[in-house]
Amino acid sequence: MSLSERKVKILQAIINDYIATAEPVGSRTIAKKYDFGLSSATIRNEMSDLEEMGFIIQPHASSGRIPSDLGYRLYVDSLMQQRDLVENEKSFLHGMISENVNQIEYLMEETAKMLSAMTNYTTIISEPIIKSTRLKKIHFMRLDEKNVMIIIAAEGNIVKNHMAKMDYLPNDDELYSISGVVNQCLEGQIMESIELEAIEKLHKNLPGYDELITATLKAMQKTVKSSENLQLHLSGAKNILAFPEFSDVQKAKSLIQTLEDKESLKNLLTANTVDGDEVQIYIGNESGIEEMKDCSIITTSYKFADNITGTIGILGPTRMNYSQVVSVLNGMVKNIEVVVKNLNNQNDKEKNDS
Amino acid sequence: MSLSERKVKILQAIINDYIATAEPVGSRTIAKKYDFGLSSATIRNEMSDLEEMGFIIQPHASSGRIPSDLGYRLYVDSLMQQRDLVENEKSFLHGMISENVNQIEYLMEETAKMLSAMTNYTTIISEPIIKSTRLKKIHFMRLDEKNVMIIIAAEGNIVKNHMAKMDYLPNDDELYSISGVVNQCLEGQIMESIELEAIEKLHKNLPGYDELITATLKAMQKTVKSSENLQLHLSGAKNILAFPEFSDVQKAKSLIQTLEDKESLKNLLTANTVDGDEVQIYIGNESGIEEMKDCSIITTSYKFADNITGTIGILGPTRMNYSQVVSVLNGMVKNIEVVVKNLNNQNDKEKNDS
DNA sequence: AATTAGCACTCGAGTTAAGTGAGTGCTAAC
DNA sequence: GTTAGCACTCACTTAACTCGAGTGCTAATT
Repeated sequence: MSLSERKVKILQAIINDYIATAEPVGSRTIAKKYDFGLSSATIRNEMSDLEEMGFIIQPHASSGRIPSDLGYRLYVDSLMQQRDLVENEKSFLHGMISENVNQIEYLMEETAKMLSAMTNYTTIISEPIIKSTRLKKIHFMRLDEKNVMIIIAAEGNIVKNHMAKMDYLPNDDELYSISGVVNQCLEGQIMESIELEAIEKLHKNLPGYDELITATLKAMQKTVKSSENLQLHLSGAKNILAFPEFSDVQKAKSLIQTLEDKESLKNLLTANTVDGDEVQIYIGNESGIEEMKDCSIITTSYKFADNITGTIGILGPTRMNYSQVVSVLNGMVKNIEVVVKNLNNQNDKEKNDS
Repeated sequence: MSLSERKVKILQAIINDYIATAEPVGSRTIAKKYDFGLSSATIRNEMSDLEEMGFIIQPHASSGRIPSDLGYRLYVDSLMQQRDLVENEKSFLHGMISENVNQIEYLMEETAKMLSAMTNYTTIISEPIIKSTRLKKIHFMRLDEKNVMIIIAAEGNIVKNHMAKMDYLPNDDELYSISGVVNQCLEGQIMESIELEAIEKLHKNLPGYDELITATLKAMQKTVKSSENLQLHLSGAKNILAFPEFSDVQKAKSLIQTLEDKESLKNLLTANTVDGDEVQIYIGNESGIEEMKDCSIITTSYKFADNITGTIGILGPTRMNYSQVVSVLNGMVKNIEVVVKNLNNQNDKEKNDS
């Protein structure tokens, strides 16, 4: 059986209607609402075919049809038309740029909130992962006789602190000159794989400071590790509960549990980053997470700097408004890049303000 | 009508039973389960009195009674017996110390998870608030021609970073000597209220660096501000949904919403810190949050260092196991203090390990 | 005077049965 | 190939009914 143009149109009508109403849609509804010039009986026959082909499903014998995962898949792959941002959304997004978000966590938190507000779905953002990025600078800050804070700046101006305890800690001036040597030896090294040569050089140039050197190398590793152990920002969990598909308490509970658990979400989000900057759509079971079989998640990655990227995901019921989410998501990614640029080069703007 | 000893015993029995079963408890149940040597009719009379006094409530005319907020209040204030940690809980808590949690956020996250696991309720932890604490040390880390990271260490070895953009930025060596002057002028100043005198001294000793000085002072303020804008760690939201009192979707949804909103929770948690280190219990409506009228929350504050404290809250249904939570919470607070001590003075231990 | 047994009564929860209506599949006619 | 017509299905709603846990009251008992 071939997928005639008429069938495709009917399928699209079914999906549109179901996205809007969340009710199984029947042949009569289609015949009346959409102007195909066909009777309900004909539509019925076509729907029967579409069901046989697996694009739609009948929840029970005497009800209308709902799209299957496969139906949605066809929809997002070839039926869905690109949709521009409406004025409302544009101004929403624009409003964000002006706010001075000067810490990554805040930026993430705000972005998540904004996306939930715009889409009415649930937003999940992973903080940027540092990968194969190079060391820019190290400082040592002496806190007391034993404790030193090792401050590590990576490319992209990502800065992380690590506390370390030493048996013996040099004074401030000495630490400063040590940091000079360390920087000279390690600058430009890839964080997670420091060349042996560099380490040897370090030991040679700083005899007697083995303890500090070890702590420093460990801190560099931890910087990468801790970003792998990535933080998720969740926002708008309540939104998804508002959809009728989750009025069943049991379902709602297990979904909340899955969201809270974070482990499986992480995998899903990080799977994306490999595939470049395209939007990824996981429909229903495609996510591979049992509890999310009635949900779809649309993900995309954003770039903070070279080798420093994170992922944004928007989670909704399978009948979510794919085209809206895709366009909002694309808009937001552009937006983040603008904000980051501003963050690193803000003085032009500040001059104009004053 | 006076609260005879017998009435108190019956009330206690009602509360115990209701905590265990979540079902309204009737006179016959009490007569059979507890050995008062009284018939159900007598208990019935007493229960009628207790209801009149406001300690118990009849959800509907022909059902058993459930404790009112007032009943729980009496219970926690005078009936509840202190309960020691059981072996299980002790080992649970002890397991935490050995894990090397070397960042505040992780410690909070882990603590929250652990408390949820131990109690089966929902845990809310606020990160420590820095208040009236003094500056310990400032570093400047030059990132490029325009960007500098201002690194601020407060007492208690809390360290925060702030990025700033300058029109002109001195080189590393110059920045180092500037930081020496800044430290000399500002060390020991209370973060949120720097003496004018100190600021003047700063300007006098560092002529021509007004831009950097302004940025530094701003960063100090932000350090305090950002901790006021406190982060909440939530864990075990799913737990509370598991209780039958939240099998109503509507209730569950609005509670999740309240938890996610965080604003009202913040107020509740911070209200506590004023009252010293006692455990606070808010029963039902006492929290002042409409959506939490069927919940109780038990809070206590923990100490990170002088003037650096945070709050832990455990949220459950009003019929939660108050005595368990109180003892677990107390144990955990002690535990955190041990971990923090270890964190600041760990080398003894590490020596033993190696 | 306090306690208890007995009994009528209440009311939520669960069960059953009938009715409703949206929707289908099939067949015969167009 | 399309459509009208019709029997059939099945979730959902409503109402009536039953069940039982629990109460409140009264009269008898201790």
